[in-house]
Amino acid sequence: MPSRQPKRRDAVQTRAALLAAAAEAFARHGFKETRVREICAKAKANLGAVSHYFGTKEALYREVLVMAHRQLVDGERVPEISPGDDPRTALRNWVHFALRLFLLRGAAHPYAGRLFARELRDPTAALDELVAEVMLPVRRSLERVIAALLGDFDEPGLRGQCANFVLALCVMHEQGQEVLRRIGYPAPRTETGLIPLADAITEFALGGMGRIRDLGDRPLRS
Amino acid sequence: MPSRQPKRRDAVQTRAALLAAAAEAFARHGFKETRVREICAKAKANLGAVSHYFGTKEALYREVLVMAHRQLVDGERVPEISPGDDPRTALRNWVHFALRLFLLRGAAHPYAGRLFARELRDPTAALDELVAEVMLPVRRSLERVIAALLGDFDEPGLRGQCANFVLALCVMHEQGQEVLRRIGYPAPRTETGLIPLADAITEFALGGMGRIRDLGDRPLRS
DNA sequence: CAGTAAGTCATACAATTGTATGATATAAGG
DNA sequence: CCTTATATCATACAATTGTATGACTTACTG
Repeated sequence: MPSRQPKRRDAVQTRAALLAAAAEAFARHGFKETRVREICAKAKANLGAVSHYFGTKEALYREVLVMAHRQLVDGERVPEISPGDDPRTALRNWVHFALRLFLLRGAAHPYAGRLFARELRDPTAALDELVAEVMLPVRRSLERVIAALLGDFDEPGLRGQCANFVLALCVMHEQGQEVLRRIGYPAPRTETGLIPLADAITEFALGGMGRIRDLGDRPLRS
Repeated sequence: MPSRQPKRRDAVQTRAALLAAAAEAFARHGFKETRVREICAKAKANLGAVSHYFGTKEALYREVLVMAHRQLVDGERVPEISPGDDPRTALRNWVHFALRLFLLRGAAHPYAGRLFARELRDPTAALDELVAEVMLPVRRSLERVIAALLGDFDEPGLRGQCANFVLALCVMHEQGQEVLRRIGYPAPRTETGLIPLADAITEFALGGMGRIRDLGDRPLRS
């Protein structure tokens, strides 16, 4: 027999429901604009539940980010490039990974990408930790791909700038969704709809880095 | 003699002070996070002033956007390409214009770019009008440059997608400022600091569009 | 100089929202 | 069965914030 019968509704269950409801709400509206009352209602919990289980709204938010991070790291493998791989394919994989993270609700991490994107555009106190724990590692994997693409012209400053550019191309389709939709470029919401966009971004970025490489030692910053 | 002596402090002066203070505050914190009390304090006006002069906070916000729009259109010329111009130079001009708008405080329009960028990342009810009045015209001028660059391969869908990409490269340096600063890429804040970034973006974009053009009829979307 | 229109001010008010608390119900242990 | 721990609940409270108002002051007008 189980060592302990659950009560009418167990604490762990309520906690989990609160975390899930909070993740969705925070991803949708951001930290400030999310109401504790909304979270509790969605979780079918009492208003005092957040106080009881997490202390404050901010502590709950931090737990949500931790949960999202965990779901992401053991739910999906950040694409890595191995010696001998075609760097162009590796770039395509990375772009596809980033777009899927930002635009789709992965089964293992339904709101991780949206949460991180929101933190990126509207930072809270949790940003610093998030940068170190999540964003930098993912970025490093992109930088390794770029280093391979730049070849002999690889150099930390240039590599980082190219990484910024590639990231910009990916993240804009999350950040600018509302505007893009209004001018006729709705963000894809399905796995197959993602592919042409990922391909286009990849080719654009390949061309961009190719040109920067071709410009070679002719210094970019005059 | 003037038809009317100003009172202790004239109404138009108070109105203007409110508008200026509101523009700065809205650009810094966004609509929701800006407090009417903060605006009035900065403008050295009474708390009731917003009610009195504009009715509601939202009406004040709309007036701020209108003012920013006006300041922008008759304070700065959106770069246009003329037949015979080098499209690469035209692209560089456009990128430089966009970066200056987003990152610098123009004398004629101190907060226009920041306000529009904020509306872009965090839309309010005013977004639709703003898209039609400001964003679309500026975007059209970029599209004309891109059309020239794509040459025979120009086609509305492709042109629009390339415009999105170029815009992404420019706008990310406003949207992602906090994160970029933390990872060692602080946004330039001076006219001269802007130039290398504008050049890099331009070359990257030229390479990207060049490759897309070279891929030619080989369809991008498989 | 009296009267009037208007700008400014202190203040109030209702709504929203995060947080806290005391009571009640439920289940486990002896 | 009785005690104890705890999950849940209704409710309260203080702080914040947008909006509104009535009184006071100032300056123009006849």
